[in-house]
Amino acid sequence: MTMTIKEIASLTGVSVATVSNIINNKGRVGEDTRARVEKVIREHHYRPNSVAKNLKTKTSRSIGVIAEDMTVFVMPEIIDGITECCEENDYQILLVNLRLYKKYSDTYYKTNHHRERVKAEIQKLISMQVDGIIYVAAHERVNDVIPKNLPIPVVMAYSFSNRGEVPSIVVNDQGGAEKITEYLLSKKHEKIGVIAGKKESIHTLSRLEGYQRALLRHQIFYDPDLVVYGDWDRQSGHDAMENLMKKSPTAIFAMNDVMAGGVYDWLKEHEMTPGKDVAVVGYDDQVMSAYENPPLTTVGLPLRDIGYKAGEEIIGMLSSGDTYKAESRIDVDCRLCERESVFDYRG
Amino acid sequence: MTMTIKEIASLTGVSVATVSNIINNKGRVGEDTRARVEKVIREHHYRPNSVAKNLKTKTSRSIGVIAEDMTVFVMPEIIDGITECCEENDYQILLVNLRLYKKYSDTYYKTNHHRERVKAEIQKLISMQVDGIIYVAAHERVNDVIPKNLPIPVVMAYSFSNRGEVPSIVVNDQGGAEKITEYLLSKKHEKIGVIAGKKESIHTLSRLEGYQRALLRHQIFYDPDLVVYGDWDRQSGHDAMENLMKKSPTAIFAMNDVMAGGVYDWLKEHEMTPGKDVAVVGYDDQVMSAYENPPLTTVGLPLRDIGYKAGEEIIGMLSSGDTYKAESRIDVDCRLCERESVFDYRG
DNA sequence: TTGTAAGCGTTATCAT
DNA sequence: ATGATAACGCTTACAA
Repeated sequence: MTMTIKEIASLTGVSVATVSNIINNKGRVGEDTRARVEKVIREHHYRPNSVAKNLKTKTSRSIGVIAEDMTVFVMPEIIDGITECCEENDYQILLVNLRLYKKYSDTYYKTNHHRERVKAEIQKLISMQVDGIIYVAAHERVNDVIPKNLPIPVVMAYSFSNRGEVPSIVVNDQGGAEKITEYLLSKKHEKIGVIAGKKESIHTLSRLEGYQRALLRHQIFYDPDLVVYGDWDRQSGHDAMENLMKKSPTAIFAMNDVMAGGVYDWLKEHEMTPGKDVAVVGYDDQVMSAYENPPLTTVGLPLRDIGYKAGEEIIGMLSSGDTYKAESRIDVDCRLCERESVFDYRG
Repeated sequence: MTMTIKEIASLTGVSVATVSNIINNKGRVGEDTRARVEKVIREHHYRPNSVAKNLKTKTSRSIGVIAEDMTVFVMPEIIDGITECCEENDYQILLVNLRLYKKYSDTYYKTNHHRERVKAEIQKLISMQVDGIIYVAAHERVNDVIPKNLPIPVVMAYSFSNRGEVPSIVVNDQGGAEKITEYLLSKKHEKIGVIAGKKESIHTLSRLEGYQRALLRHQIFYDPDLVVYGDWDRQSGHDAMENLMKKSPTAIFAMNDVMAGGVYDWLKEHEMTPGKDVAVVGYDDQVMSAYENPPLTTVGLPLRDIGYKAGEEIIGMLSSGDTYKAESRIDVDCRLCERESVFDYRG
């Protein structure tokens, strides 16, 4: 069907070794033969069979990407980042889509069934000779699905691995919250109500810390009554406002865009306009936040950067072998998405 | 590092041929030896090296997926569908993300640069021994990037290939428009204004046809003044209303959800409430449509089905070789997403 | 500078 | 029922 190196060799009257050397610019080759061989290669559109090459070299320049669920909003950007990095370094991607949300609803990470599945997929990838694996989680959490003692490096994106040899690439959530609080502060808002996420969430915790740090830096007293907990839903954002507004904050920091939408709802119901009577900011930079009225100022998750960094990390581990000292955890900074839901407060 | 078939063979005192036979249930093998060998395989967690296997069998049970841009909203679902089908049939996926939007803005498909790129990527995939290729476009159009005379089958998802040997899996756009118009008709709306997309768009054309067919079936006169062209933007949906409302339609069919958002805007500006004073429906089922107020009734693109069908098609071509007669074009039906923006009209 | 040949881990053919 | 052995297409000592 397609050509082999042997055919090229006989076509040009040289040995396969020479052809191989020419293809990979190795060894000493005469200018004339090189030219002759390259010409034939070009004319016949010859491409080395990489399967044979991989078998011989025991490397595939490919990395396995295991995505917990393709359809969760964080995935495309993360994978885009991974592919960008891999493209730059000439690595291929073998994609595995676990489809966890579809299969086990959203409690999958509590079941054991899926651990077995991950283990099996990793084995399969290893048998395909991938050089390394990136596991991409659908949401941040402590994630211990990666089996121990794997013969190839693994990095975890968007979750915390609980082991040092598996580096974690995660969002600098505290930094993000600090950044947006700083922003509010810079607009002279000092009484900032916060609608937090679920109490047990890792995000809620770090974002709260970030909020507090910003206040601290500006020597503003932290008032616990100014924070109300929601459950990430729009409705809960709406409902939280009832209590929150009793303290008459001039700005609201909702810990995700969806709840910020609920804040908009409440405000409009009460004849107030967001970004004018009360400043409101969200978190995540979900698509709809740009379509809200007014467009929501929020903090953008560094999704693509996480993917890119994950790629860098694994390729780093690969290219320098043991000498490469992987960070066990990398926090990637968020960016501020300034839109129109915040005004300058003049007390 | 990891085990080979040879080691298993010597460990059990049989030949590699027998081990291979056992692994693939081929040939005659004694019950006892089989048991013995399988035990050793299990104990040592042996997994055959698939690179070696692929080299030998000249097949990889993997298909290359070339995505024009991972971050376009249609991609995740389409790829999810592909992966689902591939998983069921035990195929692996090699993902290539062209990142076309990122690289060449949104006019990439007019340049030639990207055709070369596609060609190169296809060659690379072929050299990796993929059995087939699915090309996933970021938006529907006539797409002729696939080179001729490829040694493996290709299918095009979400675009029309211009050649018979490359089957196209596309949205049944006409059917979708017909379906939603039928729905409006069933709610007794007969004067249905439409905000079309750009005039030259393939979507605009087919959706208009669907609209007309539904009217025809109900013997309702098609009034060209009832259709105004927008450019898919929210603003254009808003602006179109100015003229459209002069004809006092009881329902508006916007050809995408974004423009339907513009319709909402216009209505609210004029103290009318969508779904109460005027029915409005969109198209695409973008995420935000569920968050509009009231939630927008729209037609859902069969994205995941397109991916799944593309998988089926390529696997069909693969498994039955030449005997498989591929359809050159498959139209996948949309589904109606009934929400709250339509009311029963009582003239 | 170029060629010979071994070997990567499988499968498959043909003996035994 | 099992075993030798030749491929698959490449890279890489080592020899010439």
